[in-house]
Amino acid sequence: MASKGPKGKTMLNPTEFLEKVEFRDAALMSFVVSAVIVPTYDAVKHDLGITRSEYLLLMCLSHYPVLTAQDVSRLSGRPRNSISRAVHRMLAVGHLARNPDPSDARQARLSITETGRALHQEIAERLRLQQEAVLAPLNAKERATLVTLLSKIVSGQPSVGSAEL
Amino acid sequence: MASKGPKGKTMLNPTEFLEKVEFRDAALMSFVVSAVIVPTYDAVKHDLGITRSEYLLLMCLSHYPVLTAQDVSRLSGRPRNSISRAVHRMLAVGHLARNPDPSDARQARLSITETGRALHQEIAERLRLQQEAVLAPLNAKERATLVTLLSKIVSGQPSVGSAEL
DNA sequence: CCATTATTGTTCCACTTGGGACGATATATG
DNA sequence: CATATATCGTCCCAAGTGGAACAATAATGG
Repeated sequence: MASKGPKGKTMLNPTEFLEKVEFRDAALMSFVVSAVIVPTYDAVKHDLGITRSEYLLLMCLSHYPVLTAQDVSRLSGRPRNSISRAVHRMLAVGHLARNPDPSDARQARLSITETGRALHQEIAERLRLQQEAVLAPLNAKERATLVTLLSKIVSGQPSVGSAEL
Repeated sequence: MASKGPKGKTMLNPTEFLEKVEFRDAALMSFVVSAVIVPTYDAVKHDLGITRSEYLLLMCLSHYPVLTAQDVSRLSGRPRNSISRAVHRMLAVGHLARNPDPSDARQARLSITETGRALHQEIAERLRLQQEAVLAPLNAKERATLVTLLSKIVSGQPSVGSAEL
């Protein structure tokens, strides 16, 4: 229920608004995702000077030894020019290496450096910790059930999109 | 597992990438949210010429009879200047009405018009339909469990944020 | 009652974003 | 083999975004 503040003015609460939304289930999920990602990226940007696109690049390269910019674009769902910009910035600060592909002069082989990997691990740990804080209201069994359901949804999608991490 | 394409090149699949992410649970949820929201907003923008900020404004006003721009800002989590812009555009096309607040000359009382409400319902229905399509892999019981778990997470948050709808 | 502080809505502006076009290279097709 | 088509990375530019400052008004407090 909307509670009343001083002067009888209705106090607005974003969380109770969620319950009213026509697509409530997606809205609830969006709230949870935002609670994990938004404050963490704000802090990462402030503390480490790394943007979301740049981190996505580092994250992709941390899980695959060599990728092209196009690969990163497809994995992350970001347009190629955003990836291109991120590559240049991360090259400039030494977080990744770029080598021409001998078998195809159009593309370049990107790989992460040690400093880049360390940075990724720092950021991933922050995201993981914030995730644990947000999901704390669930016990282990509930958490497992949630993941099972989410995996079922994801693997049941006909056309493959990408997450907005 | 990553399958191989022609030339033995590894085919990258965004969904299997999700499983590798350090904050997998949030990543899975983000994927599901994106699958609902992104294609729908793209279609809404294309078909109806309404942006996300503008729709958020209409949605807030559809659930509360009268709000100030500041209220909408707090409910939606968007900055005030974005709301201000959206208000002007929606006023221009007649989707909302603005009246000065007699008890406080700083703020204006916003309310939605009939055409605005109709537009909201059209958009909300699209989002709801897309939500149903994405969540189709779950049966009724699983769906109910998911909502229960999500609600538990949301109501268990200490500080209130807002969703990125 | 006057001075200080807070709030609302707006404007300005620096920055980010992504679509589209481009040159270079690779592949497909006649 | 020659031509057409596709792909990769980059650049340009229009559009969108949010922080900060601002004028007007309200609340607070000496």
